[in-house]
Amino acid sequence: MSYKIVQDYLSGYGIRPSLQRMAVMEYLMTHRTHPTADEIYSALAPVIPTLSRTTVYNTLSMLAACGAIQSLDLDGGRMHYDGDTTPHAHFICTRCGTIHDIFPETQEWHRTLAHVPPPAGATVTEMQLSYKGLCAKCTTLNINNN
Amino acid sequence: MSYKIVQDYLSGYGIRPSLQRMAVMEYLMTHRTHPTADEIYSALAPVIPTLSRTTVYNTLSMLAACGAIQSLDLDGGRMHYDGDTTPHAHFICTRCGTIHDIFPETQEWHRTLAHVPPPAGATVTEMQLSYKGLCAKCTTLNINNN
DNA sequence: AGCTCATATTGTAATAAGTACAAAAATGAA
DNA sequence: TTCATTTTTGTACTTATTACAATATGAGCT
Repeated sequence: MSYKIVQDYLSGYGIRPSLQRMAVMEYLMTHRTHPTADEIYSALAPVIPTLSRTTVYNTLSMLAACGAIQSLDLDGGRMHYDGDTTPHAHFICTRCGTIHDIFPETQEWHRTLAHVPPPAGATVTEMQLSYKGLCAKCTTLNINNN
Repeated sequence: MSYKIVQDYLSGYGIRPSLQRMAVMEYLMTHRTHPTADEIYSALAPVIPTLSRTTVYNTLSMLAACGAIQSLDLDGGRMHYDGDTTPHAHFICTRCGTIHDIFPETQEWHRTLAHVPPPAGATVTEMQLSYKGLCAKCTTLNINNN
C-alpha cells in the first residue's frame, strides 16, 4: 500500500499523518483480520523499534473517534479494530476467535436502522451488528468431539 | 419476585437452583439496568455475606451459556448482563453509561437475520445489535458544554 | 537556519475485569 | 452414614487498558 494513499486518507479526516499513525492505519488497511491493539503493536514493533504500546492504543482510540476506523466490541476482553468503515456486520467464532465480515446489501442495512430506532433525542455515533458462535470448521470439529 | 418463579425458571434450563444462582437470576429479573458482574456482586454481597465474586462470574457465564440470560458486549471493558432473552437491541450512552433497550417488531428482527446471514456452515449461538452515542440528556448537556 | 510552542510519543506504573486453581462446603445417591 | 459429585469460596494471577509525567517532534515565524 502506497505511503501517499495512507497519508491522504488520514489527512482527509483531519488527522496529522505521523509515522506511527500511518503505520497503524496502513496495517488496518492491508490486514483484514480485525486485529487487537496488541496484535498491531506486535506486528509493528519490529519495524518501528521505538514504538510504544500506549501510542498504538491512543492512535486507535483517536482513529475510531474520528471515524477513520471502526472499533469492534466482540470478545469481551479486548477490542478489535477494522479499517473498513463501510456498514457491515461481523461473526466471531468463540472457539478459534476468527472474525468474518458480513456485507449485507446497503438498503437492508438502512432498513434495519429504520426499524430498530435508537432512543428519541439520542446522537448515534456507532452501530454494531454481530453474531457469535462456531464457524463452519469449528462446528465440524465439535461434532467429531475434538 | 417469588422464590418459586426463579427456581422454576432455572430448573427449566436444567440448572440446579442453588441459593447463589437464584439470587443472581432474581437480581437480573428484577433489575432492568443491564448490570455488570461487579454491580451484581456489590448488590448481593450484603444479603449473602459469604458470596464470592468468582461465584457471580461463574454463575453469569453459565446462565449465559445455557441461554437463561443474555450477555452484552457493549462498553469495551466489562460485560453487561440482561435477564430478558427476547430478541432486542441496545443503545449505550458513552457519556453516562446508561443502557436502553430497543424492542423492534419481531418480524423485523427476523427480517434482519435473514438479510444479514452468518457464514455458511456456522452455528450461531448469540446475536447482538447495538448502538453507541449520547443519550438525549447527554446530547443536551453536550450542546451546552457541560 | 534557529527559536518557540503546541502536539505527539514514550515508558513506567497503576487500575480493573476476569480467570485459574485448589481447598472447603454442600448436596444427592446408595 | 458414607461416598462421590457438584458448587462455592478465596487467593493469586493474567491480561487489556489507562494515567501520567518526561521527552521528542514538527510547523510556523523571525
